[in-house]
Amino acid sequence: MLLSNTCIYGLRASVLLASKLSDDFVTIRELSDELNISFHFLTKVLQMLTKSGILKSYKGPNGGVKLARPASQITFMDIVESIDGKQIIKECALGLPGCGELKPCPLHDQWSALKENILNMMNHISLEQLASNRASDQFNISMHY
Amino acid sequence: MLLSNTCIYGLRASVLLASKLSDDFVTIRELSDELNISFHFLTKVLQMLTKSGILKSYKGPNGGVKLARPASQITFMDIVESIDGKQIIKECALGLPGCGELKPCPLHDQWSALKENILNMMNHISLEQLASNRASDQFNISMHY
DNA sequence: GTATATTAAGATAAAATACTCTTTAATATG
DNA sequence: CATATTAAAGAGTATTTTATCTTAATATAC
Ligand code: FES
Ligand code: FES
Repeated sequence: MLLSNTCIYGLRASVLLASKLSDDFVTIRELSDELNISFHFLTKVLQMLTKSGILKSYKGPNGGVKLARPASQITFMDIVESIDGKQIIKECALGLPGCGELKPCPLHDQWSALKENILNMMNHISLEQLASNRASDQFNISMHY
Repeated sequence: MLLSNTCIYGLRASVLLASKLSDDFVTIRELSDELNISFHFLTKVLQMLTKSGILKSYKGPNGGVKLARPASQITFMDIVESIDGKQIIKECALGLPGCGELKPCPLHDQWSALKENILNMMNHISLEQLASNRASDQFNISMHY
């Protein structure tokens, strides 16, 4: 599994937020219901995104969370980085320290090429694109089947 | 992190075994020393590989473990599968059930292309190749720097 | 100001993963 | 047969990840 559960929840919630039409705050309860994720846990996850400036939050009635920037300006990588950390994709496939810096491992050539592609994908795909994929109605984002 | 620690230990030990010249059994102690992995833990990991038929083991003096088949006939994927399970690379990037079967998630198109490449690499690279990379002496496999 | 809605924060619990220690079984050697 | 060597198996511990529960803080509406 490339991404942690926590990170996946953050991504799913962000895509869902990006696909909302209005600019109102959305309650975490609404997100957790729609995504079928525990409300309390999702709250924790979204707190991370709020702290890292990807989301804005507002307390009280009509409060909730919303994207802090336009969905076109938030990348998949932004979210992965702020939850799973920067090095998730920089690591050696065999878990050795400092991939590529000193002696690379026997898998380095093959793995770093693949990593480059993954990195590239994460850096270039935005929440807007993901949301519009979703909107094409053949795509799913919740666990409701 | 794509692979579990356990799986990484299994891979490192297997590459090391593949790079041994003689066909004698190698003690797990020797492997754990060379790889700088806890002996007891490595024992557990290699038990999995023995059970799944990738390694042969032998108890008693001059005992140890060795590859059950020629290194050219053991793929990276063989080891990943027997430790981390088959579905590690078949999963949806957003953790949804049945990637691609029913409704794919918004990331499916991009992710499944990358997955295909990872799968391909794992299926085609053999322990022999990894061991010969290692033997070229610019490559590392242990944590000793 | 009081009640209500909502996120934030903290404390705890459960589950999964990683690691260690001890005992048992198999084999070899003398 | 007695002893030493080695992997297998089992039990136990530690750490991390995932999840839940409770309380606090902040904002709105009346
Ligand atoms: S050193 Fe192992 S993948 Fe780079
Ligand atoms: S359904 Fe999500 S990656 Fe395939």
